[in-house]
Amino acid sequence: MAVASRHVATSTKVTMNQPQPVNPEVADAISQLLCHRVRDLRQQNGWSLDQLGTASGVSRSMLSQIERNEANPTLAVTARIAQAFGLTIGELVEAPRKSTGIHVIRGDDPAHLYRSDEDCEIRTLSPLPLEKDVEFYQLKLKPGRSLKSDAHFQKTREFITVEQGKIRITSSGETRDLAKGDSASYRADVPHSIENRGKGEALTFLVVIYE
Amino acid sequence: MAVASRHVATSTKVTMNQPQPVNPEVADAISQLLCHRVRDLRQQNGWSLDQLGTASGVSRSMLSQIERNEANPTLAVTARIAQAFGLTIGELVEAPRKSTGIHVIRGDDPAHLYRSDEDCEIRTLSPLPLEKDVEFYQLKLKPGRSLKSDAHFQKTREFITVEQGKIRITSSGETRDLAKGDSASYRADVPHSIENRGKGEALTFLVVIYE
DNA sequence: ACACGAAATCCAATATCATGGATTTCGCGA
DNA sequence: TCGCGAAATCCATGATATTGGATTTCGTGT
Repeated sequence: MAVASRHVATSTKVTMNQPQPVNPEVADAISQLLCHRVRDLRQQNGWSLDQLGTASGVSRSMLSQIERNEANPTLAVTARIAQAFGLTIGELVEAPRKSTGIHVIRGDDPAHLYRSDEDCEIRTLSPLPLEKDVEFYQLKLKPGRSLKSDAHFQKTREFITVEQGKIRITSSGETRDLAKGDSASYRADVPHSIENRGKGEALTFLVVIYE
Repeated sequence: MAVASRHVATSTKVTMNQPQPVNPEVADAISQLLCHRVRDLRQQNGWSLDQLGTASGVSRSMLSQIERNEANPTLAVTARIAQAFGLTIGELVEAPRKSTGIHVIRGDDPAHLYRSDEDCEIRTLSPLPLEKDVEFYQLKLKPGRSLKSDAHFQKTREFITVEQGKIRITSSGETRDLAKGDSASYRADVPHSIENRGKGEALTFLVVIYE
């Protein structure tokens, strides 16, 4: 289960025959972000360069150079700095996503009715456009119908909970039956499906997690 | 809204007065992982060192050294390699989390009844222990009651959907009312609350996302 | 077995990272 | 304003990253 844009985008990334030239500005942007990030984190914690240096095993001079964007650290140095802040390298070097206020989606908003056909009705419960790392859906399956999905990007997971009816989850050739109140988590980076095994409509809430 | 273990753990990371010495084995582990990762990805894509080198702007020699764990690349070089594979640095250098099979949580499993008191009932819908980046809950609020939460780790977000009743969301001093079928997303790295504004019990499903 | 082209590794040179000690700057109290 | 200690930056040096061309290895076809 995923929205088309995510699926298409990831297929493009993985299956191309030829590698595509990288955008040289990205590495520059990362350096620019890192210098501010290290300085901000250090100041938020109230640490001097000396303290951070002692903890991370990176010289004060190097830390100073990084904060002034005067040096490009190796991965090992970056890892030690990240660790001293209790972060992973990804958490240290990647741009934080901004979130502003409360974003409301009304139950009758037609823009969030992603799909409505003889099999099922899917409503998106998280904000559009769906280009984030976590997606939230309401899925209603008609009796005897199912929703089948191909494998998605590596490490994609799903959480599902059943609010009404009975369903069967299949993932990695494994199958489980769920009733009202039951939940499940499973891999979605392999073919998987959700099937209505009850007599009436099944109502579920589905969380798709891309890593 | 968060489970105590996550809250405590993140507070420890951010608010300590003194930085703690890093574990030197982490940087070694990253190098060890990176060399296999670059080789695997390159071979999966069917690219030669020359092709990857042309795309990434990193020399064949350097790529070869990285794959043999004979060099420790700078962040800029790492960024260019990651980008050529269509990944972020984090995605390239961090160990993928393994997910095995379908993990089922039954609706009547007492281990997942996180809280049940005069205010509300909370059930965890994602697997225990709750040390992952995304958590899923069912939250039932009694009439006139609310659930108040302190700010959590930076960049924490929440998605919520209302299956029954009326609620009011407050985050960043902002307030929104939701009815059945409505959803919302908002920051949880600031004080926030969920309040039942209807006459009967409110039933919601809540996704907590830690970045 | 040999020939050939592609792919990977070696090699030497240059550039840059990373360091520890020296020097300068900063912030605060008297 | 001055003095002082802490914090940040400068400096020279050694180590390592990074490169492009040369050489070796590999895989395949005849």
